[in-house]
Amino acid sequence: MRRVARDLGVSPMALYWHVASKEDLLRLMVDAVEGEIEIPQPSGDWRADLTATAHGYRETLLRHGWMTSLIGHRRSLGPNELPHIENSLAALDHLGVTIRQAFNVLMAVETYYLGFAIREQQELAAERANTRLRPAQVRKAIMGEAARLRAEDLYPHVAELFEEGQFLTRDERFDFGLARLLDGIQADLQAGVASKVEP
Amino acid sequence: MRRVARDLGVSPMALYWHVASKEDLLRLMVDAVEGEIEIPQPSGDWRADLTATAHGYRETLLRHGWMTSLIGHRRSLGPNELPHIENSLAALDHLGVTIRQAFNVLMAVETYYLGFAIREQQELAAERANTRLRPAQVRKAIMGEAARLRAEDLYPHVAELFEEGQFLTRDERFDFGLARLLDGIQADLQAGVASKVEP
DNA sequence: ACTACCAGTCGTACGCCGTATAGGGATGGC
DNA sequence: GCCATCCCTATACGGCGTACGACTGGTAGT
Repeated sequence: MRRVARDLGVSPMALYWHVASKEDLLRLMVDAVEGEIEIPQPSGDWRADLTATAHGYRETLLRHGWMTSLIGHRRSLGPNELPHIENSLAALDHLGVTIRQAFNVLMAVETYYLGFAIREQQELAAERANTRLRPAQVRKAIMGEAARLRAEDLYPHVAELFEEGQFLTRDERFDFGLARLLDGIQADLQAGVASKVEP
Repeated sequence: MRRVARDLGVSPMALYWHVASKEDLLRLMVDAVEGEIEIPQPSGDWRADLTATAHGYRETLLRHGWMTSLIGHRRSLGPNELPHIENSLAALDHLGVTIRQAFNVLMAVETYYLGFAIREQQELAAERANTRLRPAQVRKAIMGEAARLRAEDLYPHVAELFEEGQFLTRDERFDFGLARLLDGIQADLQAGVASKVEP
């Protein structure tokens, strides 16, 4: 509060004319960011639409790293969230799917990209903490840890993982999990439609 | 800090003998909870194993609601996380899968249940805030909101969703999304194995 | 011209918080 | 008897969110 006021060149108490409390301000901030998320118009390709929404969500939370620390308790459900839900539901329309099914799908996908945004933020924080170490040093530290595990006969799979040097980038990981989830959803929807068409 | 000290019947500064700072204490708390999570031994059925791990994770984070507000910035990566990773990787062993593939799968699944735990906490917080309202009143308020949307010709899918009264329980939603994700992963693994076997 | 009112701001003060610093007491080894 | 080690306490500092009350400028009504 005091810092915000200072940045605005105003006394701390001036804020309380516009905002009921710090908590209130934080809620408004969360809602504002929610409003920033780009939501594509339904294109007829639900996979593409949900994927685009997921990317938009991730990108926005990446741009405002502080969001992930607030989103844990503060749920906006403000007016900025409705269009988001609306368009995701609309993307699933024309698929022979009930609104309940569409909702379940939407929830599952939201869950995924929310989780990813948070993991990502954790990773970025960890990387920032290691900012002084050069990549080669990090690699060396990990190999050392792997060797220790090997020596103590602990967690062989983790050791193998540490020794493996090549990983997907975060972007690729995001798309991999999302694609698998959408694959599973697609198969489920098709099975549902099929069972409705065939007697 | 002061409250912890009081609960321990000790002066606030006594804590600083055992702990470097509040931040340090929080990290230790996160790690301790991570250690509480039940991790099943690999049974040969990787789906069952990952599902059980997911349930254990969700349950533990549900038991310690404060976790979701800390997990946003504080990543433990302490010793209590390694067995968790180890067993999940081990569950995916014997599937003709490289360690990298197993890691990608693990990450996707973790992402899902982390996201779910956080969404769940948001929902519980919202419900707690509405604790004085009886379920029938909540239902009525939602229907009123739906009517308003209808009247203003806004968000028809959301309105339809509000009017729909029957939803999956949280447990069912958790399992639905998780099952879809595992379906997609399974199909991907099988395709990978098939393409390796056939020339 | 005078008043009433309102939006918006400010200064002061209270009670929290985390923690830096310095200083005990107990215990056990020499 | 002396010292080191462990564990704890008292005090104090600077920062926080915000309750309270007073101030200012502008607009509207009479």
